[in-house]
Amino acid sequence: MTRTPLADVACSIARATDLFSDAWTALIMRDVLTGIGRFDELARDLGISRKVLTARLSRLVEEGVLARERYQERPPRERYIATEKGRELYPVLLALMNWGDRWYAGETGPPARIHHLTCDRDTTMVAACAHCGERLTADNTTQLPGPGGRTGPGTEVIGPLIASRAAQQTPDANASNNPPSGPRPPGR
Amino acid sequence: MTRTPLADVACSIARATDLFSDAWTALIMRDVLTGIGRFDELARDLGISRKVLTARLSRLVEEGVLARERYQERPPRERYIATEKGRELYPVLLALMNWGDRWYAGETGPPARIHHLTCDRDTTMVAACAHCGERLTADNTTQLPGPGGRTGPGTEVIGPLIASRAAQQTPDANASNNPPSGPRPPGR
DNA sequence: CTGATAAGTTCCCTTAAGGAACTCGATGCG
DNA sequence: CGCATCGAGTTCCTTAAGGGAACTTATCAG
Repeated sequence: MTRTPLADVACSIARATDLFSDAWTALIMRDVLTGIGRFDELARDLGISRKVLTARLSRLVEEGVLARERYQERPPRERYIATEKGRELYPVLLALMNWGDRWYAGETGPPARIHHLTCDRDTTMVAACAHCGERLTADNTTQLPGPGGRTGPGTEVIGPLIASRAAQQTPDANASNNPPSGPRPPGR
Repeated sequence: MTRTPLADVACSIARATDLFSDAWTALIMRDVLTGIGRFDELARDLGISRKVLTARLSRLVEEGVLARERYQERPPRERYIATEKGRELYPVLLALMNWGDRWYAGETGPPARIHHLTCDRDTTMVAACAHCGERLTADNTTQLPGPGGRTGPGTEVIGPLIASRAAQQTPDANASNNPPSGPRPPGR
């Protein structure tokens, strides 16, 4: 099938989906972050083909999203746990869950709820601005080129488009307000 | 290939990924929400097979995520625009983008940045608790069963697991704090 | 010794993704 | 008037990824 590789596209969504967009990958992460880490449990919970599960788990370990850990020596037993990189996928899952709850829960209501231990309430995720805390929506934000942007496969049209937006801003409007991002690990 | 259908699983992540987990679907939504709506533009920007693009767009229109709109009569020309349901996928894209920025941006930095028009700053998304505004992480939250929860394919193991957690809470700990969710549209 | 459990592998078959060419209606242009 | 062009798909062929089910290997319980 030679699926188009997306890891090299100059777009973080493309890079993230290249690994993550697989339906199984999302559900595997859901399970692992919820505490289901054994191969057989995952296979049984998801009803996934064992062959595909093997492939997904290998990929996730290669990418450093999961780690394979021996949790018992005799008999030797392994389990998969999320690394920091894996745990940071949680907002993606929360965002997906929220959307699914809102548009597909139907009459019976959502299948699960999230309990925030810190404030001891059932809650939902809000996409908040890291600066002002207000809600971020497609309407109150715009996309501008970043330092790693370029035009190429996957950004053939969108690259020039957002570049033209930047040109319409006052020249150094953003000279001194970089986005607050955590320490960035070395990319691959 | 008979891909396992995930729409019927009692899990909002499964339901959401069933539609959304396709890599192309995410990138199509990125483009449409950024203002790229024409068939040829999408095909060219993404480098996607036109056949697959047709299939994805049809699916997205069927699901009510996109709408096909005639933007010019003579000659007749159509374009795709996001519905409310589609615009609400934005947090999912932001979460994916964030994660991709953090783990795959490398030396050159992220390919794009998000400008928050309301506070006029470049920003990133934070997954915030709808109640207290604090950051939600895999570590400070727990999953509990919701009204629509059940054990079945896709939740064979995880269903009973989170149900057992609920049993360990004080009986009516959450009797009066339902999650704040917007008006829920009728499911399908 | 038999059976069960965990964690994968192997094999075959179907189907979806890629790629490239082709269609079809409506202009635009010389 | 005739030809090229553009937008928006459709068709055809090949390849490879997913599903299903059986098989393997290692370890322990009874």
